[in-house]
Amino acid sequence: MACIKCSGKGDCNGFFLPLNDLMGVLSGKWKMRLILCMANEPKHFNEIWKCQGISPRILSKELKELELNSIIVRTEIDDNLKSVIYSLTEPGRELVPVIMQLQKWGTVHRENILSGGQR
Amino acid sequence: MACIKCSGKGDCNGFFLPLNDLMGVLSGKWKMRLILCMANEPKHFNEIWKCQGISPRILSKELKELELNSIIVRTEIDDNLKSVIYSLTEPGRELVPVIMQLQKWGTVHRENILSGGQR
DNA sequence: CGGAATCCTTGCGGATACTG
DNA sequence: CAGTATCCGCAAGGATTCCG
Repeated sequence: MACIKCSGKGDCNGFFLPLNDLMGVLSGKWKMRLILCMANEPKHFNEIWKCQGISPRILSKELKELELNSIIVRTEIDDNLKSVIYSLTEPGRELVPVIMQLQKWGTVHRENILSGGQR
Repeated sequence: MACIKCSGKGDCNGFFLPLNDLMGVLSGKWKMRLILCMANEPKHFNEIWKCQGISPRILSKELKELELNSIIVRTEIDDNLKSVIYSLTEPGRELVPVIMQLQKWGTVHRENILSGGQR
């Protein structure tokens, strides 16, 4: 609990490093959505794409980043017609309940809260 | 559980709206850190500033946004010398355990995972 | 179907200096 | 101490077109 109690020597950075990492993994506008989207079942590229209103370039990029960080796995289904499936890894699956808690926070607080806010 | 099961009509957006809201609240590089930083006790502007390596302009902006969304409260302490204290609201406090779970995920998975990644 | 290539914009985040 | 004022660069995100 380093920095939570720190009164400011400027060196509580180590405490936040894991959080930084996590934020790197979940960076961008779509990653959490994508993870939730695959929570129950693997999905095809096109399935995700149609569902989310995301441009193919971005979707491709985000998926690749998630794959690099071992959150998802890309599997080519080889039956003449080109087909790819994305599914969560174990670390990815562990992220699901947390993200759903965040989402739940949104459902509980947002209407009351944003009333005084932007967007 | 709309979109988790959706196979792509393009209309699972409503399901993600609370998550969007949450992401708005926590947007930016520093908000989660700031929330954790105030988790145990209220903090002065300068306390946070010295501790985090953030520029005063950004810190001011982020704090203002958090305040707008009722995550924190700004209190002026009026005793001749100018002093301000930031503390979490109830909705803000509810965010703490979730953020700490995210951080925990980071501590558990990051070393093994980023080894194949960037940054 | 599952992307890659190209181009373009905006706004976020940072550095620095100044102020009541 | 607790901020504002300016200025700036870069990269994230998007639109669109093309490809095997």
